[in-house]
Amino acid sequence: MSHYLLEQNIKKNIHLSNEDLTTVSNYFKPLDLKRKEFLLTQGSICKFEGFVVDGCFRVFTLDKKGNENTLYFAAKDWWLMDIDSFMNQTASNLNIQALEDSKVLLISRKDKVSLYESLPIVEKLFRIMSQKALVSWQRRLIRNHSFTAKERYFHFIETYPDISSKLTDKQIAGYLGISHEFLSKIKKNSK
Amino acid sequence: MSHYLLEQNIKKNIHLSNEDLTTVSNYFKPLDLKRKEFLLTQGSICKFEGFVVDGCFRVFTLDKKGNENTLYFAAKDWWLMDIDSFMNQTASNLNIQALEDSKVLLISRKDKVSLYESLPIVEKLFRIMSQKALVSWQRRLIRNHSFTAKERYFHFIETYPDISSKLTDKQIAGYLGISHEFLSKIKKNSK
DNA sequence: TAAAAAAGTTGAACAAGTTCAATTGAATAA
DNA sequence: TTATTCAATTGAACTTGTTCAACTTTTTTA
Repeated sequence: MSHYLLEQNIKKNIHLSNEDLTTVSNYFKPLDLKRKEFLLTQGSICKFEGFVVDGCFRVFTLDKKGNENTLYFAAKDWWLMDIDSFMNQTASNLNIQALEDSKVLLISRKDKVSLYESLPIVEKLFRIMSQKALVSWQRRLIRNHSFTAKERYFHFIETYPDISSKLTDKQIAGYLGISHEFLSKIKKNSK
Repeated sequence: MSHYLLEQNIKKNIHLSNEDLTTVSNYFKPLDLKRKEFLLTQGSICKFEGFVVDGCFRVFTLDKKGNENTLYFAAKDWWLMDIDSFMNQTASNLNIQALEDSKVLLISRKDKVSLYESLPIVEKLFRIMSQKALVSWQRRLIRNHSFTAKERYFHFIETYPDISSKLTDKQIAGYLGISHEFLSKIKKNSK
């Protein structure tokens, strides 16, 4: 059952009784996406928070120059949303696209609000999750400033071998913030 | 009284009764720092979370090449800590230095844990604060990838005129992730 | 207030990364 | 299965940003 993975993920962050765990888990509804389908597109408002049960997603924005700037990838056991649009209920700048046939569990914004109210320990859960995410974003910024593109590339493929093996070089380049031509040159002169 | 600003800041995030607000606020202890003094240095463990009541701080890391990489600045009404070291109780990679004579309110890690336990709504407070911070970090990454150094510079000084006017160009360059010589050239050819 | 230290400027040479265009290779859809 | 589309590679010319060194200006400290 797809909720099992979600429950295990939650347990990594916080201790919950089985009853509470089931309550939380039941708020999440499964959704299947085909390869290349979008869970969210730029301009719309993000009304869900998601957890990836299977497959892989790319969260990216298209800037003025037409570059696809990838904020992050989310594979199995990762969370997924546009937190900016979700919190502020403003038009999203992000696209969330399935890179392969995928399955997610979604909780709607409304349901999340009721969940916070009915089960206050969920506040703690998302407080901890958000703080962990914050740590990753800060680390990534430091890497972006202090590593060269080549160092960032190898850090990425070594840290996330499972995810990076599913990605094209173009997608990886979009995550690293470099052109795919330059990534190709990095790979060439590293052999 | 210096706790007033903290209480106002908390109220921006969440509604609390005056009683609860006072309870939270009382956990925070004032500390004065002279210009150039450090609140945290690389290698030590961050045991506090801080709120700036007056003055200004720079949160930076010294990388292998000897570059001072600035994660963020925190002026009056901003929060301050190494969340990575604080959460994981591992050696910090960050230095937190006062840029001018400053006053902070600090809550110790121990006190924060008891506060979470005695007043569960504090979970919600920090959940919201963390999520807002997350939004800022994501936006900053997108800017770093899609803006040139020149665009990032003007975005910074226009968005944070109060903070940037207190900073040297060297410090701003460290925040933007560029050399201070290049920042000088950007300013020259923008006149 | 003088001396010292730090910040800012400038130029020249260099390195990192982009852009464009052409070509090849791989995956996908009809 | 073939045509088509998309990904990857390469080179050349270019732009962005770095490094180093010398110098000026401002700020700090004794």
